[in-house]
Amino acid sequence: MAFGKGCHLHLIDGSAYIFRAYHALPPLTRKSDGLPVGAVSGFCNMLQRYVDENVDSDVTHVAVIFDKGSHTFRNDLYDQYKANRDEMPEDLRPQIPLTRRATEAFNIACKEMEGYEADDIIATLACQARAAGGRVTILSSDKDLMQLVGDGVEMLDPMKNRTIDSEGVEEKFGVGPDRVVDVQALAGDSVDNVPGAPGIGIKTAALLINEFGSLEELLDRAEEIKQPKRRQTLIEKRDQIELSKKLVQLDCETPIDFTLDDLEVRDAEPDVLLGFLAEMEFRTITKRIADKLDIEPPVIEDKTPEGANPPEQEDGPEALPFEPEKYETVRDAQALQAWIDRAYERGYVAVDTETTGLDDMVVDLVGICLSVDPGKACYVPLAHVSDEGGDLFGSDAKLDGQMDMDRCLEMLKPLLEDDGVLKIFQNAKYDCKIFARYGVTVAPFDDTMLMSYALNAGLHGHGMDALSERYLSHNPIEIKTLLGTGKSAKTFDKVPIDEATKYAAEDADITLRLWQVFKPQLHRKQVTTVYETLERPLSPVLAQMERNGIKVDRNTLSQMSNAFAQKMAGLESEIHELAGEEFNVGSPAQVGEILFGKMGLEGGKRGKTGKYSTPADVLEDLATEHDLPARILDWRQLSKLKSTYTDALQTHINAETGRVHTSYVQTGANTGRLASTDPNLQNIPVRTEEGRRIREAFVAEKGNVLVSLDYSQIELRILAHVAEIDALKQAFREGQDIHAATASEMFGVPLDEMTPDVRRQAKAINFGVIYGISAFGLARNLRIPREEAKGFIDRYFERFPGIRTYMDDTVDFAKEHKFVQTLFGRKIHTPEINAKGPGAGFAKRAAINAPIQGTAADVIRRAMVRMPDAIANLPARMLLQVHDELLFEVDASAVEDLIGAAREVMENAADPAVKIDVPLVVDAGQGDTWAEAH
DNA sequence: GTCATCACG
DNA sequence: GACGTACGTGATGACC
Repeated sequence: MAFGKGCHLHLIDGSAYIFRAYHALPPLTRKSDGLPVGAVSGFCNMLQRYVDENVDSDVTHVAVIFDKGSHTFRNDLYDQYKANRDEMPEDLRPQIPLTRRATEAFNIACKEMEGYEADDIIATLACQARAAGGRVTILSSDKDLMQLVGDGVEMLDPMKNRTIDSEGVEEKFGVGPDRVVDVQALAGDSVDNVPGAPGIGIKTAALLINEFGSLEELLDRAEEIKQPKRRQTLIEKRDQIELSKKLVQLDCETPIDFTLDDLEVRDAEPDVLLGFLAEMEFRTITKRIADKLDIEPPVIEDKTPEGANPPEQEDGPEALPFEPEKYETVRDAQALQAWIDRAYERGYVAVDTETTGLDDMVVDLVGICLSVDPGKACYVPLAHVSDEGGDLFGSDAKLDGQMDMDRCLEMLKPLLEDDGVLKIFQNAKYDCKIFARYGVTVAPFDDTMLMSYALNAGLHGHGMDALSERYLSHNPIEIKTLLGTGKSAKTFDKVPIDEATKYAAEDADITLRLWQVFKPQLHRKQVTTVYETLERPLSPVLAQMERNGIKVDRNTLSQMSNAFAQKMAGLESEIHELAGEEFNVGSPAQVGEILFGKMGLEGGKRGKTGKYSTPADVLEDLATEHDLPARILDWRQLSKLKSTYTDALQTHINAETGRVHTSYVQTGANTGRLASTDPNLQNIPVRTEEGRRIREAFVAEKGNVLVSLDYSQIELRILAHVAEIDALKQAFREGQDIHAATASEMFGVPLDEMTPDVRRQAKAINFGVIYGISAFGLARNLRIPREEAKGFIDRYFERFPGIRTYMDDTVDFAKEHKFVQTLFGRKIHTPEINAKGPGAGFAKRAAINAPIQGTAADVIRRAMVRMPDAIANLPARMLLQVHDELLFEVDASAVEDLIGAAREVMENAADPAVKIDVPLVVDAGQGDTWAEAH
């Protein structure tokens, strides 16, 4: 068929595929001779997936396009073009020709041309296809190709499975596809080393192009630009900008020696394809394709040479396809026994529970999934009911074909509690809490979510969907396709059993496969200790704390709510009176309009949405002169306390326990801190007198006392240690007031003459240092001129020279390794550390802060892991953690014993792994309420 | 769903 | 040399 109207051409960016395959996979080698084939393996999987997904599509023509040669016409124009690219990795180079052969084996047209980039060939083909009246889809996410979009040409980001049309381009560049090159010419590109106009990024470039219509127009009329700096740049750098445009402009007239007709879609020749895959020794994918074609797979001999170390994996686990129809529904004891036997045989089993909701303190168990071998998994439905509403008798009746729940748990309990069988979960805390409520104490276990966190904190999220996509190249079935969304959403027990099996069993399958990916990496990346001492053992401790919950007095809260409501009503009328009109005080936009628009007060700044910004510090400044902003601040405080605390907390009181059970997210903060949700009990007010009263609603059970123990200045102590600041260390050893000591050292004021104000300034600087200080930040915090703040910082660095060294060293380390580490070996990745522009400052400060905040987080984690044993003999329970504080509930008779035991654990938590050169000091408090204990 | 705001360490 | 900045979180109401 000749290419023309009605045809649809797919152009695949082959080089991008290769790099993605290379980086996504561990370094696999061919078993018989050690040839590196990881990227080839991933590449074949991607092609296979592409073929599978497009079998029934309207695509008539397809080609994979590659780069060839390193010297192109762009290098003749500009010798620095792409000059900053890293050398190709040694183990990738030999795989390049193999990817060409792989493409041919799949019988897909494979095109490249010496001296031309793949992008130019793609541009040429796209132009030709468009001219012939056909449709074109470019499978790539490369922004350099976006100039081709429009008029029948679109892009498809294969990673995100997202189509990029003209609108998508405009979103990215702020201009339509026809002006993309103009924007690129101005903004330049640090990846390709295109110079562009210095100091102008995509945002500014789009602004200019939109104003002047085109790059040429802009350069001709550069004199009209208002900003002097910009004008000068555009006039002086005209040559460089014009050169940049030539570099980014794709060549639509590449002299190709083939025609569109040569790219017609062809079926693969089974012999050729399987022959190639067998030669590469890709067992899994060979078998899969053979199965699909219903022919006998070629035999791949195990040719491991004598004495050679067998590679960890000969083929990525992602090579095995996901086939939901193959998952088994277990409906009786005999079938379940077979799975249990298999788990004992293997010594491990991936487990997942399905429940009626998300709150593990409330929901009911609906089913259980198991997987022992990748690709194989089962679902044991236990409590599915009919989804038919209105049926007087049938609606709540358990569906047929399900095991009795007690019988099932009775069979599984020995397995789940067996020391010799490792249970593998994604987020074990959730499933273990469910099992605990049904009388099963799961142990031992591994948790893929925690493994991912130990390996990759800072790089990406650790939810199953994200991990599956990233490490298994598989998008799991979304739960909402089963449950629906919003008001019409149903619970999992209403999902038909056969549908539930496909979804639920897949989760166990994914969990097992992720475990196989992560397990060997823990050692390789040297985070086994972090995982085994700071992550895995903490999970059951948190589970117990969550189950304990804390007693919250509903009456106290509801009375406070009423009082707040009254005060707010009064303030509201007062505010409307002062403003001279009624408006929504809760709307920052309307508040801004009133204050800065109507009343014309000074200092109104507009945010990125164009509305006036009205944060508290701005209103506080205005409040010195005017009543209205002061009243608004009062109203806001009450509104916050009422909606977030006194109202919301009541809804979180568990009907069965009468207590509030937060949920800790162990992987929530990149630094190693915990996060608390539903409700967040780590941000209960304490700084203002009115807010602190909320803590009076947190009470001890009758006959008990709440005890709070918190680390004193732990982050500053850690800073003193890691940065080796002798003066600070000494002050801590002598038990001095550290902020006063800092002030004394900096300003030369003797301690006995210290004023509160000088101490306050020193305190702000101490905190600033932990946060990666900047003159701007300190100036804003202390409300002093930036010059003065800079003076403070300079003096601080002068007096404590170790700080500067620590900061510089930390940033250098981050730049080199793309991560920083805590004293206990936790890694926090800093992928943005080499970014340019404003992002650079953020990344730097985060890198400086992370080891300090993270080490403190590690210390309290170690204490928490040891705490259950240390207080096992006391009538006490650990309830909450608030970053540097642990809250306990203890029988009134054992308060002092508890304080002694818990303080001992906390103060020595770093031992014996790390010797911290400064004492860790723990303060204790007690009382009937959290307000008194803290 | 995103933004602005504000609660905590 | 300009630009925008204190670090880490979660919940809420307004608004689209």
